[in-house]
Parts: sequence; structure tokens; C-alpha cells
Amino acid sequence: MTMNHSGGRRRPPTIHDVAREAGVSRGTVSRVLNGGHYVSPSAQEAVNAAIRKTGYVVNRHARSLITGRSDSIGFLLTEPQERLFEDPNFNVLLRGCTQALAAHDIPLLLMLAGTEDERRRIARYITAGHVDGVLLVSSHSGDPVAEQLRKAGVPLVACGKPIGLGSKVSYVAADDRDGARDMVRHLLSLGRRRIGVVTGPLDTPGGVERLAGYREVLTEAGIEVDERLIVSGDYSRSSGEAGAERLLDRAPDMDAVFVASDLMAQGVLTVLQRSGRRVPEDVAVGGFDDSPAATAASPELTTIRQPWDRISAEMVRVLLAQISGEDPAAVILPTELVKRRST
Amino acid sequence: MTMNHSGGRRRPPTIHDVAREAGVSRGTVSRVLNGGHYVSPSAQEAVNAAIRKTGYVVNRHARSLITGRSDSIGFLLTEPQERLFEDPNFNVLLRGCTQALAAHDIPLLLMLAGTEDERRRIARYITAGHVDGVLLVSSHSGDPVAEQLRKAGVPLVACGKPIGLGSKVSYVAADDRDGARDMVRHLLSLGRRRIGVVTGPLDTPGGVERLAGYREVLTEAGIEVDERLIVSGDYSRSSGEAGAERLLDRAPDMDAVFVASDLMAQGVLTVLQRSGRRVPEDVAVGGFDDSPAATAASPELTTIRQPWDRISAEMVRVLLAQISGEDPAAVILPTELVKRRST
DNA sequence: CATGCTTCTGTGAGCGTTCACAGTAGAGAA
DNA sequence: TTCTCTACTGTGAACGCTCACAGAAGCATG
Repeated sequence: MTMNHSGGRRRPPTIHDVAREAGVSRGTVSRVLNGGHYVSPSAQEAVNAAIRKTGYVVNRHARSLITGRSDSIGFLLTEPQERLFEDPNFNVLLRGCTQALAAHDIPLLLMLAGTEDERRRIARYITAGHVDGVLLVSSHSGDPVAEQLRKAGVPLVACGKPIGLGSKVSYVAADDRDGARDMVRHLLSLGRRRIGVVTGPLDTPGGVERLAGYREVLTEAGIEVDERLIVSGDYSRSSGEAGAERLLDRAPDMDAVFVASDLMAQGVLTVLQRSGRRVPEDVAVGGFDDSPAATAASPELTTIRQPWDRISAEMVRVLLAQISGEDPAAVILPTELVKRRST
Repeated sequence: MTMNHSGGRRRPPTIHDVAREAGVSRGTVSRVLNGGHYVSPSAQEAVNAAIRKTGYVVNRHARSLITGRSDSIGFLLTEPQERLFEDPNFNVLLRGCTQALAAHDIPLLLMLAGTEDERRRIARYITAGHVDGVLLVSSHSGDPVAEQLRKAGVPLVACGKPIGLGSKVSYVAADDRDGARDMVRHLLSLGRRRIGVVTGPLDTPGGVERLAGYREVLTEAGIEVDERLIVSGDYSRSSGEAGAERLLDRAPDMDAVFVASDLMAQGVLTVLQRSGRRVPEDVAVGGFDDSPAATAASPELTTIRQPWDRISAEMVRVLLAQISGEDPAAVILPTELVKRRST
């Protein structure tokens, strides 16, 4: 309660002030601050009281100087910056990571590496040890920064399976293939047989896996995969429109589409409706992500929910584990089919 | 180029190593690092060569320990967390601030204060001096954190005019009133006379100002303001739908609507079209923000562009100025009318 | 009583910087 | 010559913390 009431800045209390106030030594205060092992209950109590009374907060710089840790971690986005605007998942992820870290009292440093210059600057910053670890968002292939960080031995957890090199880099991902399987099975269960697909970028594991799930289910169901029903996009709305046009052109008898992102699915809906088709009566549409775009679309999209809250929590968990010496790990989390009006 | 090639972590070079390599003293290296005043050209050069050779990067913790600065700043969001998802402006702002700070080699710490607990934790963190200043996003009224930070003397710049107390807190905002004036003038110029308005939340300066602009222009044009044509929303899409329904109910002869956000305008479009009205033939619709929602809407929205890139750059500029001792300042930036299909 | 063990506490050193200060060298003026 | 001034350089002392170590106290064991 006895905080700094004056408007000006006063010299903040140090561990020394707390020690004097509590009648113990610096060492004892430090031990209380770091877990309280080997401290008598009475000293423990006296120190805590002194901390409250003085309003003491640890000086992280002094601590970091000696421990060599920075007690902060970086959130690195190496995607081209448009993703920030287009992809609502990014926000959910960022928020989830920030909160998960906050629970450990670890600040998150936001790092955007859009240009080559920024990439260099940030790589230098990270390898200099200014953060203890990095949460990486970079779905596209062959990320040079990721490789550089891995080589430098910086603890690293990627969101989604990173390609390029590195079976040794941790990642957390949704089970894309299984999600795609669920959606295609759902479409089959509605009696649809001419099911098109607009894939994600095929240089990303996500894009590849979702397509693989589509193929698997059709094959299992004894339906031959018609390559004319497969077009690829880049997750953007406009590429969804383009994809839908190609599909309608090549297979006008299509009765369902599995679209690898909600944003693309919005574009698909627009094109289908413009062509006079009713959704879901004539063509059922399934999306992926369960982003706000899914409920903003009309009709509202049936989609595959990615467990973003769990993904961010796991990323933080795995990263912290790795920082404290554990081996890299891969975590795959289950998805969920969300049925709405579009199927 | 001689960076840390091994996978393991080696002791990074210190200012001492650089000094030895360059054949000068620590002091001289430090002076080169901090602007290079009072350093001979030859020493300057030797130090720079040594820095390159050793791959030296300053240890920020050691520096901060003595300077008392942290050389990092916080980006604080005290809005309820949904804003993160709904509002694309947030992303643009966050990106702009991060990049503007990166140019000064200052990392941005992301702080989300959704709950009361988080608010307390973060206020404590900030007042402890772990950041040199705060960029604040908090459009709603009476923010206790802002007030607390102001009292503690933490340099602070808000995005949008903060209400509650504090003419002494810096802020950067778009000229909401003027933007609204532009839009309503535009609608008048199209010959519309029964112009409705869906306002933003009226406990925010933005909401109030946009409504004020609307009133001003109508009055100037000699048109009496019809209170039935005024309904209020909260910037969300659904509140736009509700607003449009109320407007149609109260004034079926309305021939234009000024909507205080693009997201709400999307909702308005949906309702108008559902009611059988053509946009823009029967009813013209003007939005506000020029967010992605504006171009995603059909027809694409005429809207008021807020200069988010300049807003973020100004916020950073004003904050850094304030940190280096200047007085708080208010900056108002002009908006721009973007004409599209909806008017 | 000496010995060992466990639990707890204080102390000095040092982390890598910056800052204030003292000092040197060279140029120009008295 | 001697003094002053400017331009530059080196040095010790912090900054606030943690860590390793030394020791003290209490208790059980030989």
C-alpha cells in the first residue's frame, strides 16, 4: 500500500532496504524471492511484510545481469505483414501466448520481421540473448531466421509444423489431417459425392495435411479422387473466389466443397451464390479455422475449429520446458467439427 | 561475421573484449556505442572493427542497471479482450507502433489487461519501472489504470482522446468530427436529405465527436436534425444490424445512413438489403475506419480512412519525446474520405 | 565430549555496463 | 617559457542483484 504517492520519481526500494526493514540479510531476502527454500518461517514472514511495507519490486535488470537469463520471451512473426490483418487466428494466438506467459510473470516482446532488414536486426537481437526463447509464427517454407535461431541454440517453439530443416525444433499444431477427415466425412454423411476442395498453400504442412485428409476419406469411402475437383489457394479470400470459379468451370456438377480456410470459404460462397447456386441446398460448403469469418459469412459456415487457446498454452509450456533444459517436443492437438448452416 | 557457430552457448563478448581487441579502454568503447562524441576518428574506426570482429552486442541489462532506463516500452490494452478479434484497427496500430519503435531499437512489450487481476499485475509491473513509457489503447471511459499511471508519473500516450481525468495526458487521435463532417457533406452532395446515423458508443470521445460532426453539417445545411434518425451502437456488427432495424422502423423514408464504423456498416447493409432496399440507389451507406470490412462488404463501402500508420508513428514520437523530458502533447490527425460503391 | 548432519543465515565477490573524474597531449596565446 | 584551452582517453566506483561459501545453531549419534 505504501507506494510512490508523489508525482515525481523517487529512488525505488532495493533488496537492501527490504533486508534492513525485515532485520535480515540480502541473501535471505533473495532466497525468499526465489522460492523460499532454506528460509525459516519467521524470516519468511518478516521479509514478506517488509516487501509489502516498502512496495519493493525486484529489479529485473540487476537479476538478469547475474543470472544470464532475461526472463522475457519473444513472439516472432516472419510472415509478410498482411497476415496480421487478414488472419484472425493470429490475434487469438498472440493473446493466448501473452496470457499464458503473464501467468509466469514473463513479458512478451513482439517482433515483426517483414523485411529482410528487420529479419537481420531481430535475429541479431535474439541471438544476443535478449530473450530466453522464441515463439515462432511462420507457416511458409524455408524460413532462414528459424534455421539461424536453431543453429544458435535458441529455445524455439513453432506454431504449426515447420518445414525446411529441423526435426529438432519443437512445434505445436492442430491435427490438420484429422480435421480435414472429419469435414469430408461430414459432407459424405450428407449424401454428397462430388466434393471439391480448395486447398491451402501446398508448400505448408497445413495445406498438405488438409488435402491428404480429404484424399484419405474419399479413398476409404471407395470414391475415386477426381483431380479436377482439386484447386489450390493461399488462404486469402480472393484466392477462394478464384478457386471456386475454377472448380465451377471444371466440375459444374459439384455438390460440396471443402475449403481449407474460412476466409477462402467466404470467397467461395460469394462465387457460388453469384453463379445462382444455393448453399447448402445445391452445394454444401465446409470451412476450416472457425474464425470470426465463419459466423460473419452468410450462411454461417460449418467449419473445423482449431483449439487456439490450447495451442498457445502448449507453445508456452513447451518453450518454458525447453528453456529449463528439456528436449524439443512436438504436440498435436485435436480439432473439432462445428456444424452451422452452410452444410 | 564471426558469430557463435557452435550449437552450444558460449560466453558472449563483452565491452572489455572489444576494448582489448581495439587497443582502447572500456570508456572509449562505451562512448562509441553511445553516439561517438569526443572520440578520435582512429579510435572510432578501431572500435567499430573490433565490434564487427567479435560480434559484440551490448548487454542491455547491464546498461539498464546503471542508466535506470529499461529501453523498452509497453503497449497496453485495457479494453475487454474481444476488441482484439473484432477490431482490425488494433492490428494496424500494434504493427505500426512495433515498427516505429524498432527503428529506435526499442522492443515493445505487449500487455493485455482484461481482468482486474491482470490490471493490478500490469500496473505494478509498469510502476516498478520495467518499461520507460506506455502506449495506451483504451477508448472506454474512466480507465483506472491510466489514472494510476499518470499519477505515478509514467510517460504515457493514449490512442484517442482519453476521458475521465487528465488533460495532462498525451494522446494522438484522428479528427473524428471532421471525418464525420466530410462523410455527411458527401451524402448531402449526392442529394440525400433524410440521413440517418448509427453512432459509436456515446461514452467515448470518438462516438461523441462523430455524432457532433453529423449534427454540425446538417445544421449548417439548414436541415433540422431529426432525433428519430439517430440511433447508437457499440461498433460491433450486430449492433449495426440492430441500429438499422430501429432506423427503418422509425424512418422508412431514410435515403442515406452514416454509420460510425465499417463493422456496423456491414450489419446495416445486411439489414437494408434484407428489407428489399438497394444500396446505394435507395439508401446510400457511409462507414468509418476504412477497415478490411469496408472492402469485404458488398457493395464496397464508402468510408472515412483513419491514418493509422501516422497515428502509431505519432504516438511513438510523442512518447519518446515525453520520456526525454518534453511536456505532454495532443496530436490530431486528418482523415480522408474514400469513395466506393455504397454511395 | 567429540563428531556429523541438517537447516538456516550472513558476507564478499562479481555480472557488464555507464558515469564522473582525473589526466594527457597538442595547439595557440600571453 | 608558461599558461590555458580543447580534444581526447583511461580508471575506479557504482548500479541491484544472485551465487558460492563459510559459518552458526540445533540435534542426534558414536
